Amino acid sequence: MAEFPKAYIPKDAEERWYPYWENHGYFHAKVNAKKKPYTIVIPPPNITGILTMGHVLNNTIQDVFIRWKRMQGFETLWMPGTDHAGIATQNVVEKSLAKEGKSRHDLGREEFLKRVWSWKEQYGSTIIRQLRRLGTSCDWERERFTMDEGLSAAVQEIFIRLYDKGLIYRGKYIVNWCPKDHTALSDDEVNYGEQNTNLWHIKYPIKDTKEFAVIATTRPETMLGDTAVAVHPKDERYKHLVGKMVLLPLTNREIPIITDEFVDPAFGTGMVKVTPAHDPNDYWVGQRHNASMGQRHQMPFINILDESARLNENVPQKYQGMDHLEARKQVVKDLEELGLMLKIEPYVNNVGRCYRCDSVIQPYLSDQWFVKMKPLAEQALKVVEDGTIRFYPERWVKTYEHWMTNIRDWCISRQLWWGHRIPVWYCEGDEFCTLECKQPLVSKTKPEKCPHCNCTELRQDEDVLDTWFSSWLWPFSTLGWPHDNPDLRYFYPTDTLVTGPDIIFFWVARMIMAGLEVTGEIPLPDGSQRKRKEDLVPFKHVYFTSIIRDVKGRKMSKSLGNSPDPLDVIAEYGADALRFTIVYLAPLGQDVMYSNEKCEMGRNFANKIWNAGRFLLMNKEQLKAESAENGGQAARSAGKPISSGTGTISDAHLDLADRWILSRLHSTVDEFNTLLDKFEINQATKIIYDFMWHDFCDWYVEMIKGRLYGSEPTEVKEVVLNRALYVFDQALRLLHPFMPFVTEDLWQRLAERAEGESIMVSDFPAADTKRIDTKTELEMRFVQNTIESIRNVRGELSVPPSKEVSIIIHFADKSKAEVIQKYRSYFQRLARVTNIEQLTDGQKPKQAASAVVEGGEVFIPLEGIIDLGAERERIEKEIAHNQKMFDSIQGKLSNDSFVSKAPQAVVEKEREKLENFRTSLEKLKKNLERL
RNA sequence: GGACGCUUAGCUCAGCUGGUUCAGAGCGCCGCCCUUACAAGGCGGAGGUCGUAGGUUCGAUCCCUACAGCGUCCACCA
Repeated sequence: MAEFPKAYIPKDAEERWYPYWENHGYFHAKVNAKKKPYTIVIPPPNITGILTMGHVLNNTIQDVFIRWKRMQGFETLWMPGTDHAGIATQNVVEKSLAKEGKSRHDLGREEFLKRVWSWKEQYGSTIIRQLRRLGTSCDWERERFTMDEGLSAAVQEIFIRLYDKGLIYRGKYIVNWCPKDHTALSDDEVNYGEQNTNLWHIKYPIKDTKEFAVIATTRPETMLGDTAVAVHPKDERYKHLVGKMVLLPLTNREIPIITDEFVDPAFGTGMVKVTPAHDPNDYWVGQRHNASMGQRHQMPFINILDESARLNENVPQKYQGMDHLEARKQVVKDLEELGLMLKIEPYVNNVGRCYRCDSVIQPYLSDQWFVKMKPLAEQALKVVEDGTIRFYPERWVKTYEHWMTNIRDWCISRQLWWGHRIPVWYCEGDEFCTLECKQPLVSKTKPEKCPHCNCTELRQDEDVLDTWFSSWLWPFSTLGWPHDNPDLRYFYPTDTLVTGPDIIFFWVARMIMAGLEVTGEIPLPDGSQRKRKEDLVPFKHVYFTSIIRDVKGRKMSKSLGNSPDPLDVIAEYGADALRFTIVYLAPLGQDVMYSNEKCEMGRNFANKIWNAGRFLLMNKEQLKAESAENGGQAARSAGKPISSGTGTISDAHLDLADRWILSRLHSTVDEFNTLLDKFEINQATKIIYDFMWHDFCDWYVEMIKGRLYGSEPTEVKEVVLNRALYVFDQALRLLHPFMPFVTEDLWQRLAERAEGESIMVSDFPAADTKRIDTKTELEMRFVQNTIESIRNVRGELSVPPSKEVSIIIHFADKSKAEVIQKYRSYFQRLARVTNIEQLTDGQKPKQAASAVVEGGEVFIPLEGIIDLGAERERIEKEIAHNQKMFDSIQGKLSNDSFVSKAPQAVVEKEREKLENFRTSLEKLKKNLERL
């Protein structure tokens, strides 16, 4: 026999089979009109990323679906790739530049981008290499990158189309501005933290009255940009002031008192200064105000800061050029001198800081590009609500709905260098230009001249697009969109998206919008037009994975350093163990507390399977040798490889154990497929685990040992063994999507395999419901229970395994006694019972331990060894338990309303149970007495 | 502040749309075993009034309400 160590060595299988699969092209998908496609696109990991436990879970789940469907005969495409991750990547490169004492500005844009690209070439596929170690069956030949040529073309294409449709526009927007880096930050790039500061209460004189409007602020200097004072519309205290003008101190401006719902009357004085250019709330107040007021009452947005947060020309001369903190001191001082500072109280507030340089970010009004989301969101909302796209777990639909109905426009420009440059050009004007031409020109390439004024001095927009602006096209841009091609027609839409719920808005929602927006133009494989919603949506099912936490319940993150390196885990436990364990631990929609030791479960399981295979193959060798001695036919049948198709097996010499294991196999297969269809994938791991370990190893294998080691003819043994091999083969296939390596390794050993054969392209088991046999399962259950009862007696009375016993059985139902007699060999092997006698009515065994089982009793004469005290204790325990059940059922049955209102069948069942407990109790009590 | 989720054995968690696989698994623990696949194993055992208080129902771990604790997301902190 080939080398077959006692313990499974994951590394050997992993290094052997991954290249084998890849070299045979099993990961590669091709258009195949005879098969149905099944597609998953990977959520592209950042090129800066390294593999985390989150990735392990996410990609294992995808691989499970992909391998399952592939074996079921689908043409299966798992599209891999990576994301350019604008800011993250730019950061990494900037940091390495900083070590050389340089900034990106020292290099200039072009040179800097060269550096980023070369960084990407060198390190950008780290995570992809790591992913392969997990055993993922991605179609690597198709690997894409969000900034490769095709995807960049797709980005430009959609930008231009949406611009032409009026869905992309340029506008002013409050952004999180880092005054040091001179860039806008997205909300998730801002770190919030508490800071001790003051709350300054300032009095604004109200024109034509003696009153003051008292406002409180944490940033007094921004008052120079105030354009209103706001109160809540229902605030009775200030009703009489609404519409009046306030004299803004330190400036010569008059600003109105207006109303807005957002003001909290309970905070401070209930009056708030409005600085629309320097506060997000105030920005929206200003927007709302201007939208509801006529032209004459438009509120200006006065920007008082420059890019470095210094005060600009829109403030009185004396403050110009000051840093905003310096200006704050000055403003406070000046107000105090004017007697307008009512009070200053200490205050703790949250300030946002740049996640890179930790500078306090400034809300800042700037020119940005936007996508108008409302029109896109409408359809995207509908397809989720009507079930064209289903979420698992479903509850995320609510979150999705909430966001989609309150959606704001998407700011897509980023002040970065690394990313897709915005395909917009501005006319700079030249010495001959007479027009004030500022029209943006949207074009994939630099236009020769401005169509409005004919100037040739054109400058491209400096900004790049948000990283998500390429991600939202991922399900079809990776297939070649906007160019029509057979792959796109065939593999789009994809089937399942597996991702985290944290990016439901950033990514999932936007992919749905983009898919609905553009994929109608892709013909179906037969050339007809794509019209139905289900052909336009980018995926049909979205599986939201669990969040992986550490043992303290903290989210695993790079910054906490609490995420184990999956490669270390793979080295220690094996890829299969990691895959199986993490999926086993992750029920749909629940978080997972993960620690490495938990992988022992997966490792032990892999080892268990390994040894089951080892057992079968050792016997196969043994039988081969045996039949070689005998010569003749037996040799041929034993040497015959078991079927590698769905297979049929001999029904000769079918025993209880055989019928039972086949029944269990088929119901497991049936349940397995149902569970995966419902995305209850951790349930699926549980049933395959139980089948393999408990049904197959603990019972079935133990039960066939009697026949394999017994005196039966070699050919009978061969039939028995071949059947066991068949069941094992089927179980390996079931398990293969979860544990690809150990299952492949064993499957290859089970029979002579031709070059290129693989479990990963073998047929997935199909449930044959005719094999599911409840009668057999009941009979087996009776045998198992009886064996367990005997074991229980032996265990409780500390009868060592080496000690064989005889039993005396007593059954009212003769057929039960017959079953035990018939399968005495099982009792011999599994309960160490040598002799079985029947007790005739009226007889009483002496000095025997006893067990009450379904329909009768089993006595174990233990003269000499029996510890009466222990046995009495054991029976008393049994009695107590039975009595408890008996009482509770009797209570139920003596309740009239239960008997009259509960369904008849339920009542009947309870009565039956009551009788069973009654007879058990009688027997137990009698046996106790006898002692 | 809004939305959602969680609370079951010492630990980590299952339990799919109310009544036999309803009280489960793995780890840990206790006892007996190196029985010729596996000590990464086998057999047996102990451990829980299923967060608290009400309600619906003949019947609640499961459905409803409130509360407590934990957590996630969103908004906000003038």
